[in-house]
Amino acid sequence: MEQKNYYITTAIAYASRKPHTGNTYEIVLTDAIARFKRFEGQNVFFQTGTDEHGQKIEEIAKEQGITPKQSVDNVAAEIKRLWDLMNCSYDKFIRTTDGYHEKVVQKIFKKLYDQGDIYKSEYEGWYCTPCESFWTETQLKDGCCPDCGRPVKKTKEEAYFFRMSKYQDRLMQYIDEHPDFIQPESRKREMVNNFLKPGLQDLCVSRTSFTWGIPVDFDPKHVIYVWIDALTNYITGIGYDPDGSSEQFEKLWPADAHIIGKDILRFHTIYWPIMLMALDLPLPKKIFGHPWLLFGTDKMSKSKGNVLYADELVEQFGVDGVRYYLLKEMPFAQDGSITYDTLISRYNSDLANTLGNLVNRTVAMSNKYFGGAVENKGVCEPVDEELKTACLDCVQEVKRLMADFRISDALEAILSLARRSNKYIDETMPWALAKDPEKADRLQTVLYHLLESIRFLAALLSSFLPETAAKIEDQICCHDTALDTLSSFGGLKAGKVGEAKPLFARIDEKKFYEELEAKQKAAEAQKEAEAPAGLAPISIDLLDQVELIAAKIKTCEPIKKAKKLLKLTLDDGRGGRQVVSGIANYYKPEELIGKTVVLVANLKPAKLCGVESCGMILAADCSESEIKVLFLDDSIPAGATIR
RNA sequence: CGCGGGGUGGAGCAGCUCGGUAGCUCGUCGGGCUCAUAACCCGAAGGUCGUUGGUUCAAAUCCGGCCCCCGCAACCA
Repeated sequence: MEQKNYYITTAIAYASRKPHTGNTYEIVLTDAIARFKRFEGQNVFFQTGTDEHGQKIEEIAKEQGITPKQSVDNVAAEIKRLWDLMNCSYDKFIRTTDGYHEKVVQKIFKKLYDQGDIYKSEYEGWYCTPCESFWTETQLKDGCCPDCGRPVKKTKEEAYFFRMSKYQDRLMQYIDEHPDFIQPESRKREMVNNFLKPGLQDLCVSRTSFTWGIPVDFDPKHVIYVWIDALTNYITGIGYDPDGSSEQFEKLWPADAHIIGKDILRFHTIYWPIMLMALDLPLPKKIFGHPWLLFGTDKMSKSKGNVLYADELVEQFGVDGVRYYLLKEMPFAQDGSITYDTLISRYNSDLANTLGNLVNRTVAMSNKYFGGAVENKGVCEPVDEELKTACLDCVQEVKRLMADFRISDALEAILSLARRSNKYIDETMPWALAKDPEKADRLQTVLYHLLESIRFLAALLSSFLPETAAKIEDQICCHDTALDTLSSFGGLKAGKVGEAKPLFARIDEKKFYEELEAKQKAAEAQKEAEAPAGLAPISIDLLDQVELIAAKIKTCEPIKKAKKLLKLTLDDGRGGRQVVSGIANYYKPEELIGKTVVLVANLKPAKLCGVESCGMILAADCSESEIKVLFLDDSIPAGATIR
């Protein structure tokens, strides 16, 4: 029988810094799917990698005083290290700075240009110098940069464009005819309604404003912008070439699934398919936009710390502890969050208590009663049937759920089997059987059934918690855990089980937090030692350049469209002025009227959300979520100089 | 009216497409057991399914209004 190919990818991570949590979740999620497909007997090719070009990386390298290539080498190594730490079974790690990738990208660009899908034009727009961004007429706000509110100037930049609109109808039709193309379903509507229906604009696919990228070989002052550079990794990585692709490419393309974050769904469901259409290649079968994992919630107190990193967590919970949390606790189509509390709770109750303890007590009993040698004596009772059915049903259930990438539900199904097995121990009471020598065969049968159900558990868990699955297999001395050995109950061959070793040590919550606090204090202390608090000393002349005066708040009102801003009019003792302040979350307008405050009087005016602000009132950052305005004694007259 | 997501027992979620006993995990309380990692098993308490109208024999589920929360965007002069 010919093996079915299954090509799956993550998005490539931007190599500007240590990967954030979303990427870690993504790779683990994809790894679980890839492993499961292999488990089902498919010939899986799993690709991940890094996106290493762009202006931002150029800037970061400059700051660090190294070349962009050195910078991305560092970050790519760090990313790879983290992926390996998470035990991810990727087959290929592509970097967009790889020579073959760069070469093929150039060929693709040329091909699209030659066939008229890419054309050279001018990007006529409004340029904001500080932001280094172009804006179209309609994007401007009150004639100013929508990003920073500063004035813009009309500029022309030569650029290459991709004719998106040409393929728009074909894409619409494709999406209609392939309901599984964009997943989850809700995201499909978002894409179609927000981007496709209003009509696509041609996409700017080159830049001249930076140089760290793949040059357009027939027009070297242009660099190929992220779209064609990054998205094509999915085909260059497996050997696509406009002049003749590799055998591997013919075998693997179209990809079965691109697993990506919900934030880049637009690029993958619109730009990427259109590029493929232009290249006359079939489209990927599924684009899966996973939700975000939010590290920390507002419930997490500052003392417990609010930012968590994956590799740090591995130190505390082990690779499978972290993998389990990521896979189990993430809702299907909704952002999930993580806290130490939930992490500890899941770890203790699911991994240590339910699963770990089941294996431990079963293996311990096998050793205790039969010196580890347990075989099926065939002395069955009606309760046994339920356990058998539970095992066989669980396999089908997990297969069914995994077909839809319902990872969390699949793990829940597996945990349910572990709970059912624990229940079986209570139902059969092996310790009672052990007291009656005549029931030795029954006892042995019971333990055999338990070991067999544990074999099922190990097999089913192997895609999600590979390390743990291997440990379990070692303990029950059975490495016969392929999917097809799970078609019937009783496949476990007689043997001698190993020593009972706890799989997961329970975590003492109180102790955990004490250690955590100590660790954080140490880290803070170190940070302070390295970089003393505060800014470098300045001379008094600098202070003279800041004009501080007392001012009375005359009126105060919220600014529509802005959540954090209040518009204040002040009596500054010299005719009054208007100031915008980002304190709407901390003060009600009426609380402020009549108060005397400190005003920075000679600050350059600026526009915030389109509202003019002349100066700034002083406030103290009391904590991350609390700001207090400095109020003065009301007997101080408006306009009084402060020094 | 910027875009999007969500409000289900103390916590986190499922159920909503295709209306008809509100389900799961954790937590709490009570009981059981002792093989095991103070674990495991059983039972119980606890929910006006955000609010308000409507459709219907029947609404968590369909339709309308409203309130609240969270992302993005904007933005902390």
